[in-house]
Amino acid sequence: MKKFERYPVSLTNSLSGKKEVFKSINPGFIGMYVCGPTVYNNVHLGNVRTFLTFDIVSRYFRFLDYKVRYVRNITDVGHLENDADEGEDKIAKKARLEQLEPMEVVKHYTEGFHEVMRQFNIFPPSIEPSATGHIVEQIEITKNLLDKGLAYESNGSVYFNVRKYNQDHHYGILSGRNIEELMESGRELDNQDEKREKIDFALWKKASPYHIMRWPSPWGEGFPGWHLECTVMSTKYLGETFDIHGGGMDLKFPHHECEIAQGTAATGKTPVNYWLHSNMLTVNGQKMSKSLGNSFLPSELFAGTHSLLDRGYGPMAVRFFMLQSHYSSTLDFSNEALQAAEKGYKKLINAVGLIKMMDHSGKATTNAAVDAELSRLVKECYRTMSDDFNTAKTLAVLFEMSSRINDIKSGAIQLTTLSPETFTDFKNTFLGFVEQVLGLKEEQEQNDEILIGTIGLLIDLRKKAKTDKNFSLSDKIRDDLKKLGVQIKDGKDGEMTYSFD
RNA sequence: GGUCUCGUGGCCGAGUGGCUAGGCUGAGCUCUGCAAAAGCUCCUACAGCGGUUCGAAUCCGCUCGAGACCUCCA
Repeated sequence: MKKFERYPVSLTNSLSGKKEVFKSINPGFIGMYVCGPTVYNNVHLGNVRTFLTFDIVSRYFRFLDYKVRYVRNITDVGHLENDADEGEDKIAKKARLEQLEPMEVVKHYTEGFHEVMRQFNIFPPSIEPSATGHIVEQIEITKNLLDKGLAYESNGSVYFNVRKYNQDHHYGILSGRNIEELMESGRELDNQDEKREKIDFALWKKASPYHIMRWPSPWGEGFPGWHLECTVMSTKYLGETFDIHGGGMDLKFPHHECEIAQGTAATGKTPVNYWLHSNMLTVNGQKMSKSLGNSFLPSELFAGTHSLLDRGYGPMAVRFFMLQSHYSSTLDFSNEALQAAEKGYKKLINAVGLIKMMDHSGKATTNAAVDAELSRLVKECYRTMSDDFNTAKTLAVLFEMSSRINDIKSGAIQLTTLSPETFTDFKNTFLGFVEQVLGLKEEQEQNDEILIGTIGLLIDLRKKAKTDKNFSLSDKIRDDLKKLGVQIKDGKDGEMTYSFD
């Protein structure tokens, strides 16, 4: 029996607004698409939260023995700046401002994005396609929609006819909007607008003479519209109907709504079975966003250079911080919360170090109550994660487990009272959930032989000093090392361990 | 204005009809030469008002407050 059969996953499907039991199209396989970053600027912490959410999702599915194909795109063209720019896209605008080739901008920020993902221990997706690599497919789907009469050409641009689509389908199925209200609210059409209705959206945009990112098409030189790339790349790599589509809440409308419309119109099939949306990271209760000017760059966070921060925090502490809340809730970002998270993270990771050094001798006089309790905790990890990827609850269980690990270390629980099977299961589950599922690891792995040797030597000297009751020397070694960021921990029987702050 | 979400103890944050979330902070104790680490104990909350129910933080209604989307945004 596969793990995913034993611990079926429930998730909140934005399409129904309800928690549903997840069932993949092909048993044992999952296709997941997530809207990636627009690489015209540095990613900020809010962006990181979303990618972290889906990192957890893919990690957990894999942990449950699913084979996951995770596609996350790079948007390197196509998101329109605004209408005042006559449809100039973000990459092109940035390129002109910096006197760079568009692809130079793209390359630069893509590298930066990847670096940030590495720092947060967020796994790369299986496929990371880029919009510019799929221009041909985007033109094809536009032709397809024109042939079906669900799109129209206007002055070298092509728009999706929302009203027409809505005759046979439901535009607004995801965001709960109705088309009539959308027609009434919002911006008016101005007379030089090419759209027939203001809710229509661009599939292909004609390039103005100064627009530097452009491709030939049946409608003249231009570039693809806002939402098309995701439809094209998701269906190309995952099929016309696939399991999961993820992204930030703020993409729900119009982006994902348009994807559903385009995809459904083009293939006649429902593109996605489960939509997952992660909520926003907030600062003082307000959404962290570039346009509001309250965004934090990961580098500012690590270095502690942001004005709202007292000091820097490591990426793993931040990762832990984000995992303490559920992905569907907003999470408020503050100095105090970060400090608390850092301490909690250290406590947890300390237990990881401890249990790694523990082994069961194989001999046991089992205490049924203790044994059952540890088995319960093992199951609880799966149960909480399978309940809509509840990382907050899972962390609570892992903290209970770490208490038990400390009990074993202090002797409050004797390893011999546990059956070897229970202990092995407990150890593997604890380590598996902390490291593989939640992706938490020691902040910096110390592989420096000289450093480790030196600390070992100092510990030996301190032990000697203590045996000689030379406490001033033993305290000096401990305190001076502490100042350097090495924490000595005295155990029973004069044993000493250490950790890096 | 329209649509929607949320309001939990000193702080951060799960939960969602009856049973201790958890982390951080604070206080006390155990261990220790002293600390640190670890353990134990204590601090019992669900915006307000009304309703449903044997029973509600959890369901319903209203009020107040905060936020998101409706324009690019993870």
